Amino acid sequence: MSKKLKVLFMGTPALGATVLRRLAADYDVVGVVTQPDRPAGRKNTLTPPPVKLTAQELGLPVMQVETLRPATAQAELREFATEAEVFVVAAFGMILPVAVLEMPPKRCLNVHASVLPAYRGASPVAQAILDGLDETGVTIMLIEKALDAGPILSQRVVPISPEDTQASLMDKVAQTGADLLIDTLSGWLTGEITPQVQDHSKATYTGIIKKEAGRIDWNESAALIERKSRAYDPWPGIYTFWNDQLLKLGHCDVLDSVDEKPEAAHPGQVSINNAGSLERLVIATGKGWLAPRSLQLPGKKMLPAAEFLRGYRNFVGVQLS
RNA sequence: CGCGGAGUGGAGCAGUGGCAGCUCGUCGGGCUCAUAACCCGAAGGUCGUAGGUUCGAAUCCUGCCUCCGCAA
Repeated sequence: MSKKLKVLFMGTPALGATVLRRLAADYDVVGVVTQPDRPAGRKNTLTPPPVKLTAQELGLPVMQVETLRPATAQAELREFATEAEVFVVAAFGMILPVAVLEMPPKRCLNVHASVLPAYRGASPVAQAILDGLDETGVTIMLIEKALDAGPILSQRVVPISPEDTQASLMDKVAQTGADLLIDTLSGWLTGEITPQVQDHSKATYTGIIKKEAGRIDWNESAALIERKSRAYDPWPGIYTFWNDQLLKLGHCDVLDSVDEKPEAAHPGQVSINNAGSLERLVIATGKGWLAPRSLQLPGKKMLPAAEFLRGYRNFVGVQLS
């Protein structure tokens, strides 16, 4: 390969960083656009997004923007991306104005973490886990004005294991997406790949996850709460309240057969299950029993259920809300 | 200076000025067809760290280290 294609990359979180790393190995990344450093962490220290860190590690020029809407920002981008023939976008976190979409001769490609047209939007990976799917995937497509609605260049399926969390699945999707991007890019540039228009009638959408989504409703089924525990890991996590105190739950198991009669407990009531000779902390739900593997109170560490019980022996029998 | 919690035997917690405790685990013994159950006994802690106050500090004050919740 005598002449490498010049690419501009746009992205922000870990998924973007993975794709960028892979992209930079095979192509000439002339620049990286990402969001500004944000106050984060315990002391609100200014923290660079993962993509920026990766770009710096690779020695690539970085441009950080809050928004691309103003003409000044677009002018700056045009300057920054002057040599780029194609833009690759992966989890950038903002919608690109049409003026930006028209900049690169070979258009803007997007790496999206679902098999489009299903799960357009901000949280496809979490939603796939929430819905209990056994597989999801990744799509490379052209960006058009409408959200995640551009013509598809290629897709690849990613299996979901029963233990997958948002974090672990995101990682798999990122790896697959990065590989697929590389496999797709050359075909797109040579014209071997013809974009396929999406069947918009089958589109479904996912929204931005809010903190409140992690609040446990004990009237829901244990199966759904368990899926939430994985879909919302690492953020926002699932939580409930014990005496007005925030109580986080770690990964959970669903117990179908429990000694104790379900009618003996209200949803949200804590109990101990001795079935199977192993003592197990269980919580009643609207349907079935939820057995958290670990729990955490504010200021404390996440503790395995057994250790949690040692310290808080009055926990059994309480009503969570 | 964004707000706040916590560091106590191997684990988790209680103890807020006067003998360092609880549950679990560990070790030894007993009971038992048997056991992660039960009974008896034992070991194991300079109370994160450096100073200060006090007749006396795990406990009050100050600095530092580490861990964590909220917010973002």
